[in-house]
Amino acid sequence: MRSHLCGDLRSEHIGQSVTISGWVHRRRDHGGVIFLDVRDHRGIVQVVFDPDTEEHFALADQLRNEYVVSIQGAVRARDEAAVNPKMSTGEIEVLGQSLELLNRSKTPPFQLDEYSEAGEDIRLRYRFLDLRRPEMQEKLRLRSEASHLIRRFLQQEQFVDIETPVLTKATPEGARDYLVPSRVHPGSFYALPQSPQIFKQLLMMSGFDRYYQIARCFRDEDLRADRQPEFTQIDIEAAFVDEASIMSLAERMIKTLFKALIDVDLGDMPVISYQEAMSRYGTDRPDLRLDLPLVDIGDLMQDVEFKVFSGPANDPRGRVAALRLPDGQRLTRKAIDDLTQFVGIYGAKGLAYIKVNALEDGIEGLQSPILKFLPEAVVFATLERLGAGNGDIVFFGADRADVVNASMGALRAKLGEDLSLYEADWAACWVVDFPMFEASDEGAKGGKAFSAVHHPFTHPSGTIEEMLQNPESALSRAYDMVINGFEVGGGSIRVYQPDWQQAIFKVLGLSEEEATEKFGFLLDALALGAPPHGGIAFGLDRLVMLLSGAKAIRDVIAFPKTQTATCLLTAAPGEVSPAQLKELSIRTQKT
RNA sequence: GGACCGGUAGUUCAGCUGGUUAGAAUGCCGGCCUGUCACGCCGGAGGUCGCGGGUUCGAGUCCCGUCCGGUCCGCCA
Repeated sequence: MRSHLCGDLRSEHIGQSVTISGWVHRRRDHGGVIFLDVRDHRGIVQVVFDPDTEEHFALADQLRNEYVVSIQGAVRARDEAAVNPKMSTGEIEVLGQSLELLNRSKTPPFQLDEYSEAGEDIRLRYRFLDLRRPEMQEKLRLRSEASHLIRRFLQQEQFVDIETPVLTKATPEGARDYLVPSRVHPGSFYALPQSPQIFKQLLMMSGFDRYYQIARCFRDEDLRADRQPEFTQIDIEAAFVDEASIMSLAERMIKTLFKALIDVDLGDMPVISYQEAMSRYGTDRPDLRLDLPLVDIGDLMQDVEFKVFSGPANDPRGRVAALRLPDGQRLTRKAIDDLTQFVGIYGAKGLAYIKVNALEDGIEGLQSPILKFLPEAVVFATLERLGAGNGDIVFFGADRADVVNASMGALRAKLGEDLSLYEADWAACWVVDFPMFEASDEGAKGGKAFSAVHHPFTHPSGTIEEMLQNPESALSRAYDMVINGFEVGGGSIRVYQPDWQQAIFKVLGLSEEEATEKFGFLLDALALGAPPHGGIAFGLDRLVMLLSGAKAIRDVIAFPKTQTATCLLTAAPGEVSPAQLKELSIRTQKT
C-alpha cells in the first residue's frame, strides 16, 4: 500500500517511483495543475497532478480535505524558485501518476491546519480529529518516548515491572475513591486505586527488592488544569534503601529524561526543607526560577499601632511577610487593584504596598496608603531588611500564616509569570522534612484529630515516643521533587515495623479494631519480616506536560476528561439499563 | 460547595448606552485559472444569537434561573 512515508521523502529519493498513503492536508487547484499536500504521521509532502494523467487528474480535482488517498508517483526536484524552505520535504515533490481514493471525508468540524484554533470542547468532542494535528501527535509521541526511556532506565537499574490490581479495596483516608459495584457480592464495592501504594510495599515484603510500574491511578476529586481523575504514575519502590538512595536514583532518572528528550540539563537539585520553602516562598512547591523571596517582618511590626500588622505579628499562628518587586513602580493603580483582588482569592483581606520613589527624600519619597499608620523608623527598617531601592514596590501580607503563605506565595508566582521575571528556564529542587501530621479541622471525639500529610505509611523521623508525645512537631521522612513550581514526584521511606505502624494509626485516631479491619493484612506483613523500604512516584502526565510545554495536562492525554469529569467523545459517564443495575443490586433514587 | 471568564454562521470572533434585513475572517458549494504552498480572482449558500422564563412597544444586548466549556478557591493522604 505504500513504499515511503510522506514526511520522509528527501532529495535522495529523486528519480524513484514511490507510493505514499495519507490524508489530503490541503488542495491547491490551479485549473491546469493541482497541488495536493498529503499528510501522514511523518509529515507532509507536495504531490502534483497535471492533465497528462487525465483520469487521475479528474479524480484529484474531486479530492477534499481529509480524504484518504494512496498515490503512486515519481519523486522529482523542485525548481529552485519553487523550493519551500518551511517544509522538511520542501526541496522535492511527487509527480502523481496514479491516484486511489481510499476513503472520503465529510467537511471536518474544524480545520486541522496549524493556523486555526478550535475551542477545547469541539476538539474533545472530535478528539480523533484533533489528534491528527501534528502538534498533538508530537506531544503523544513525546509521551511514548518518555515512558520508554523510563522503562529502559529502571530495567537497567534492576527494577522489576509488576502489575498491581485495578479492582481493589477502598482506602479510608485520602482522596475520594471511584467505586465499582460487585455483582457476586451484593452491596459490596471494589475501589479503583488512588495509587498502588500498599501493593508495592507488600512486594518489598515479598522480596522483589526493586519494583516499578507505570500505573493508572484514580481519584474522584475536582479537576484542575494539571489534574485529571485518572492519571498515570511512575511508581517506584525499593528495599534496603534510605532517602539518599531513592532521591539520587529519582534525580538521575529525571535528569536523563530531560536531557534525552529536550536537551535540558537540570543541574544539581537543591534540597529545601518544608519550613524554608513555606517561609521563603509560601508554598511547599516553590518555583525556583524566580528569586522574589518572602521576608518575615513580624518582629518589626509587633509594637505598631496598625492592628492589621501588629495583630498577626503577635499571634503565634499569624505571619507578617513582605515581598519586594524590583522595578515595581511600573505597576499601575489598576494593576495593583487587580493584584489585591487576586490575593483575595486566597483569603487575604487586602494587599498593602509601599512604592519607593526616592529613598533620598525620606518619608516624602515613599508612596503608600499605610504610611500614616506606621512609625517612620519601622518603615525604613522594613525597607532596609528587604533591600528596597528606588523604583521598587514592596507588598505586604499580614494574616493567619496559612493565608499569608497562600496569598503571598501565589502573588510571587503571579508576578513572576506576568512580568516574566524568570532567571532560568528550568529549576528543579527537592522539598524534605515535611510535617508528619496536620491537625484536622474537627476533632472526632473531642480531642485533637490528625491526618497524615503524606500518607499513613510514611516513616516519621525521631522516635515513637517523641511522635506520640508531640504529633504536631513530628517530621516525616518524605521528599517531593518540584520542577518549575509543579510537584512532579513525591515519596518517602516507609514504616516497616508493626509498632511504628500501630503508633501512627493511633495518632490518626484509628482504633486497633479499625486498624486491623482495614490494614490487618499490612500489619501481618510487617510482622513477618518486612525489610526497610521506600520509594517514590512521579506524575507522568505532569512530566510530559512540562517536557512538551503544554499548558494543560489534557494536552498530553489522548482522551482526557472535561472539568466536570465527562468525556465529550463517548459521553461518559452514561446511564445504564435497569437490568444492569438490578444485576448489581443497585437501586437508584428518584428525586 | 464557591468565585470569575466564555457560549452569536461549520470554525474563530465582532456586534457600543436595548431600536431597520445580526456582520467579518476562514471554511463550505459553484465558476475561472499550468507552479502554488494558509495560492489567487468572481459568485453563492450558510444563524433555534446555549436553553427556559421575565422586563419592555421592541432583547443577541437588561434581569432571574439553568445547562455546557474553561481558570481558580475549597478538595486532591
